[in-house]
Amino acid sequence: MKIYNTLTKQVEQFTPNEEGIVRMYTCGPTVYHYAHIGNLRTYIFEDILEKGLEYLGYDVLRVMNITDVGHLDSDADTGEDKMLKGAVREGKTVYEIADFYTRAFFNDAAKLNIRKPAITEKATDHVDIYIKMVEKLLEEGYAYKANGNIYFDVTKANDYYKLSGKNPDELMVGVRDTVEEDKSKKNPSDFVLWFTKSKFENQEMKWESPWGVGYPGWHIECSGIASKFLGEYLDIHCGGVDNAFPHHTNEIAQSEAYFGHKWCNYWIHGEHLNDATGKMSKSKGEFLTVSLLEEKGYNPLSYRYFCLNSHYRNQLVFTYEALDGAEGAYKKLKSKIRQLDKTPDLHESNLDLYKWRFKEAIGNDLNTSTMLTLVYDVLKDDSLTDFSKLYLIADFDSVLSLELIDDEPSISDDLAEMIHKKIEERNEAKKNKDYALADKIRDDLFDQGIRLVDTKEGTTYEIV
RNA sequence: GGGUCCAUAGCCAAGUGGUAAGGCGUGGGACUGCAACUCCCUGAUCGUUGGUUCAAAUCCGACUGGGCCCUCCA
Repeated sequence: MKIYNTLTKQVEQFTPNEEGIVRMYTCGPTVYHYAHIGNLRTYIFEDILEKGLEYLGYDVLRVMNITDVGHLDSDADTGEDKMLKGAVREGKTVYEIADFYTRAFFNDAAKLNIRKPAITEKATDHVDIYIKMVEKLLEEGYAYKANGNIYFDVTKANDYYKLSGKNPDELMVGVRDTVEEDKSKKNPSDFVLWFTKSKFENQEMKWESPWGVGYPGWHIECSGIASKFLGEYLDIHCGGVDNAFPHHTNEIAQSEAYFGHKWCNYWIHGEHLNDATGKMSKSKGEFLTVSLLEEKGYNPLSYRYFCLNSHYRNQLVFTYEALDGAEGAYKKLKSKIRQLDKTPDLHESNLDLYKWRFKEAIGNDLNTSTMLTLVYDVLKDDSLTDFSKLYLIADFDSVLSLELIDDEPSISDDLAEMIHKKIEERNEAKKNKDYALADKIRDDLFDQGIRLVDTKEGTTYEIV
């Protein structure tokens, strides 16, 4: 498999540390509000990556964190603590907020057929490991105490800027003027490992530490949880592009300082979903959630299809027009598959060829667009029996997760009988050339989600 | 200011040196009482401009236009 590595800025051959096993860490959500569909795009990409690796025969050990420790609000960057802000907004404790939005996140993810990682861990459950790491970093001189907080000294890190490609002299530190700089830091880029001085009132989440009561810095959570559950060598670390700097840069610095060796070989970042004006955010424009799409009548999986038709490293602009297109295509595709004859009749010819091509698409830097094209190619291939087509599409769907093959929508006997009666009535009306009545019957049924299909052999129906 | 990514038909997009996959939409046709469904047909020389090469959408340079990052946003 070939995949783009942010660390080397090129597509490279993927080779895990241990043959056949992939240790993969993915940054999870900050649970202070609902996730918008842009956030979810990254999780769709990670889901495809995990399932794609499995399709290629790897055992994937995947860990994801839940960031339930407070962080600065960044959408508006008013310097408010996000968790606290959520709590104040809803009159709940920060723990209640975190719990509520964690459930909401997995709920939304499930609607998009994003499989929940085998191991998902809350940041607040692992303060012990953060403290252990910070202690060692202090002992070894990578970190220092200043103004009550523990900072990581970036000049001690080995090639601190290797992931981001940034030049320390050119960084516009504190480019957001609302962010307060702690003047006691040795270097402007030094980041916090442990806070004992909270800038926020009512900081609810606090823990004892050798340096006083406080809470962990953002970056140490991921390093801590990753090492606790995956050991000291990672194969893949994922996240949204915005995390490359500073979050992942800092993770590398602290983890490699802590372990004393290279930590993770492949850094893979998903691009953003933008709206017409640029990056989507929770405080700007329409707050697009999965629930909102559902309210507007969209199938969440149409959004998944929309994402898969694009590439994870391309920015994608969301418009309803584009989503309409995706939904139309998705429905049509499912409808075509539904018409396939399910009579068992498997022909081995070409099966392996298609599977091989599918693997090639996965191995081509996760080319989901080509994966979808293969579904269409299979449908059009006259040398395949319907049953073979269904077999291949089901096989591909283990990665795509678009529910391409679903059972016939079952309807009650009463409803079936009602429909048959209506069809009879319509036939009668047609015979009498009462087309107004015939069309009304047809339209009424359609409004109930039942589409009459007229064929030479008579009229049948479809649930739409 | 620095970094980074991107630029293929109305839209999404494949293409990784040998003369442009696929999907949606549009238009036309078949089917139909009219439709829906389905089926058939239908479009681009690849942002601009130099260069490398027998050959470039594909490699290199410049330019133009966008997005993102630069201290806690996926």
